[in-house]
Amino acid sequence: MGISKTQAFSKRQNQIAEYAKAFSHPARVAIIEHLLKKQTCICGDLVDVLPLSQSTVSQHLKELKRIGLIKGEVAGPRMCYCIDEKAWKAAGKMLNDIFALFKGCC
Amino acid sequence: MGISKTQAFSKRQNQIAEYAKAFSHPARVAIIEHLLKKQTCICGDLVDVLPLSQSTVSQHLKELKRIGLIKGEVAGPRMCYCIDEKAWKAAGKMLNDIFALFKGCC
DNA sequence: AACTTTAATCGTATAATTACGATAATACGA
DNA sequence: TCGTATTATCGTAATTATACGATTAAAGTT
Repeated sequence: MGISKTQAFSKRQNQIAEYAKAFSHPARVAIIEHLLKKQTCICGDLVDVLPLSQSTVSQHLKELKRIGLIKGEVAGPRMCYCIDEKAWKAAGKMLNDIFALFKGCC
Repeated sequence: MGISKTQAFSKRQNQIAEYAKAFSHPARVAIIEHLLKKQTCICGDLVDVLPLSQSTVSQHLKELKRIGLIKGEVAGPRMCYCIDEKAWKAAGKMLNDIFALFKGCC
């Protein structure tokens, strides 16, 4: 999408942007919501639930894993995904802190 | 970025994704943080603070306005931007609700 | 009226995102 | 061992995102 001048911004600002990116696509929101509800699930479960192909679901999972919000562990031929507690809480705190800063407008 | 099957997801999921998109670029995080700190500012202030050109800053402002998180009103030749309280609180609640759903992992 | 200031928009180049089918890789079961 | 199930990866097409310079538009100033 054209070069993004990430190095010109603070680590914190980039980290917030990364976490926000996890939620910036409805499919990833759906994946996260499913994980929240079921605690854990495999890729195939998501393929059944989402209106997307298996490869596309796998791609979204890869992105969420890259961001760090979820983690996956092998379970035979399956892949068991779940939310990464530490990153989840860090993301929640970062975003919550921002929203708490609002002190009225003009 | 390739067609996004937004119509296949719920209104709520799409709304969350939209709000998250506002924070998904460090420049927009910086703009929001500046608005939170200064309450209100004009485009030129942001151009001074951010390591981006005027046209790029304007483009990010347009995106934030499209999402609804900020609003701008004309003040002579200037444009006075500030956070939209209603949308801000709605976004905060939506994201906070998600983060509160976490009940442990595998 | 001409000039300055300010910000939006246009045009464009580059790069990332989204999506899918096809294929490869892995582990388990028969 | 051979097949099945499951998921990751590859290759590719279409679309969106990011960034900038140049131009336009609008309002105020001299």
